Amino acid sequence: MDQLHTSNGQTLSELCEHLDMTRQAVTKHLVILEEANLVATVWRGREKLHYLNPMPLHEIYERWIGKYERYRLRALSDLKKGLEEKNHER
Amino acid sequence: MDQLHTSNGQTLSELCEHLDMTRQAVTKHLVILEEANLVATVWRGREKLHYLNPMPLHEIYERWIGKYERYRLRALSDLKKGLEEKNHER
DNA sequence: TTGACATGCAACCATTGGGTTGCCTATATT
DNA sequence: AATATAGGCAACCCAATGGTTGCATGTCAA
Repeated sequence: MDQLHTSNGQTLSELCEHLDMTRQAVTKHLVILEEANLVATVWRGREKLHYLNPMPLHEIYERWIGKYERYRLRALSDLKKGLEEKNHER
Repeated sequence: MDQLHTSNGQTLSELCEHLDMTRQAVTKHLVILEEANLVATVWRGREKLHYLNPMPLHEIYERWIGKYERYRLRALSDLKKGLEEKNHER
């Protein structure tokens, strides 16, 4: 993903040049990313172009970050409230 | 994490009650989460209380979401620009 | 002080993950 | 038509993951 992020629409062998694994290993990654809908592909002749699919990251965000991020903010405001109460006690 | 999210500060055995694995399995998860600084623990007598540490999720966000989220927004604005240009050609 | 409870530690096991090699097919190039 | 290039498919390998069981230790309660 990082590799595609620096230059989108790369071909399989192009990607391989910058990655320290076999072509097949890279293929495996790409297959998974395709299945996860994070990468879309287009055939151009014998070449397969790979594009980052920018949309579905939002779901990941919602599942893993948003929920806890909201919690984080709540924790902060709780802390603030706590400090304020302590303050008022004096 | 989800379990702690519903009720923070639970003890190991409390967590086990809601999770379908051995106590040791749960322990392993917790050890990893502690090492990753996602969970903080406090000993109270023979009990070990577990608290979600809300802070470091931001790093995960930056690494995995923020970067691509910005990309996502750029992709959208590129699309918009492309449409506008097509429009002007007419 | 003895027994029950909460947790830790270590060895073990099966499955998965991430990689490799070898061979095959389809498209370009000459 | 022959060869080189881009990619796919399948079998295999090893280490890491995610669980288990068994036993040891520390703390509370009677």
